[in-house]
Amino acid sequence: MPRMVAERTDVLPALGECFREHGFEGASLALIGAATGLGKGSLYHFFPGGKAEMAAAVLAEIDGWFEREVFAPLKDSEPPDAGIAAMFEATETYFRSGRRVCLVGCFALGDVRDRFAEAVRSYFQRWIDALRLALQRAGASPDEALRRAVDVVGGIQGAIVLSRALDDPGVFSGMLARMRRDLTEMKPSS
Amino acid sequence: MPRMVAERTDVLPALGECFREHGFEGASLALIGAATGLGKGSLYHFFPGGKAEMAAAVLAEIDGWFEREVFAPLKDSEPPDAGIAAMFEATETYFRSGRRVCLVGCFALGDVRDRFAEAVRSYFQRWIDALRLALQRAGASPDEALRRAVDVVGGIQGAIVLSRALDDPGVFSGMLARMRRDLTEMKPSS
DNA sequence: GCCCATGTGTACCAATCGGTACATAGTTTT
DNA sequence: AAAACTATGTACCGATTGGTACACATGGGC
Repeated sequence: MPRMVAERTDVLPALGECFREHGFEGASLALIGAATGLGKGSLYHFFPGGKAEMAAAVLAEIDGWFEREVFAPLKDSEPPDAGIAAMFEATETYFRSGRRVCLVGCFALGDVRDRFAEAVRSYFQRWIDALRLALQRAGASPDEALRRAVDVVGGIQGAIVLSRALDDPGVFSGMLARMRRDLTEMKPSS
Repeated sequence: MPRMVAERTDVLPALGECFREHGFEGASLALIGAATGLGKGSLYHFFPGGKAEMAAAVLAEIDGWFEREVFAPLKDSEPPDAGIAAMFEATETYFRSGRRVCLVGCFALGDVRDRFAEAVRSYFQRWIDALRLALQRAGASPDEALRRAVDVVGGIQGAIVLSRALDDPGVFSGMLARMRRDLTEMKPSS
């Protein structure tokens, strides 16, 4: 039996997938152990705070990924349309055309929302802000940029719900493509 | 101690609220008992199939409510805009400006989706179909009506997620108002 | 009065829950 | 090589889980 030495960051992806599939309450330590390949000993060694700390660590990792791959490009890319395009592509890939659930969105719907309220709020607020800034840089007025940013960030969450409900990834991709088109057609029309 | 005789349909609202707040796995029999005021004896008398049957009954009640209050008006109201207006008003009220979660949408995100797949699929499919027909009757082309119906039904789900995440009912109401305006402005523009 | 349907509360069940304690094994450090 | 630290497996804990069994209480029909 080879000894498999792990690090905290190594297990975060499997941990996240487990929470995504089963939710916070549904992800029992047995399921988490099976998903990560780690026993309770290791789990509580890495996360002394138990499930709550595991979930917080996963949220932080997701947050960092989006900050790096989505929010920052939205704020910095020149021209701004490049950042917007990158956002839609990253989103399509990350959520696997709606087959993969948004853990932050799931937490927002459940009663765990209160426990991770700040992380959940910050994630969506910063996404909206980043997109809003990109749209303003692309020529939209401040309040039009805000409205469109809210609609798109919300629309992505709805696309996940709907495509999973209908069991049709095409619904997700279709909705995203339409939102993307609406955003890029913004300049000529407005 | 007065004897309180209940009926199966009487407990469905409280049952639904309990599932909404805690999810399927999170709603323990203890919580369900507290929410309904019923002991296990009564609960298993009304729902011999246990939690699964309770959830199925709640889904059926929700389905019936939407069929009656939303889908049917969408299909029958004359002019069609009246049905669409009724849909937005019923939705705003039912979801309490995003403070109340959509149980069907929640189930779609979790691993319970497979267990109630047909109920979940049918609910959203019929909502989309009803709205699509109303839009066609209002003059939209078949494929434009379908696209808009998908975007609106999905958008409502996203509005719930986002407004709960940001803890701001105004986000829900704002998104719905914008979708409604887009739909009613459809005729003059298109 | 009695009987039987329908509800209801309670005791109980095995299984699982999240979490703790601790001995041990492997790896670094000294 | 000894010591110290990190990682891991296992045994165990009380509490809670969904579910069952059953006694009993209430009601209407006769």
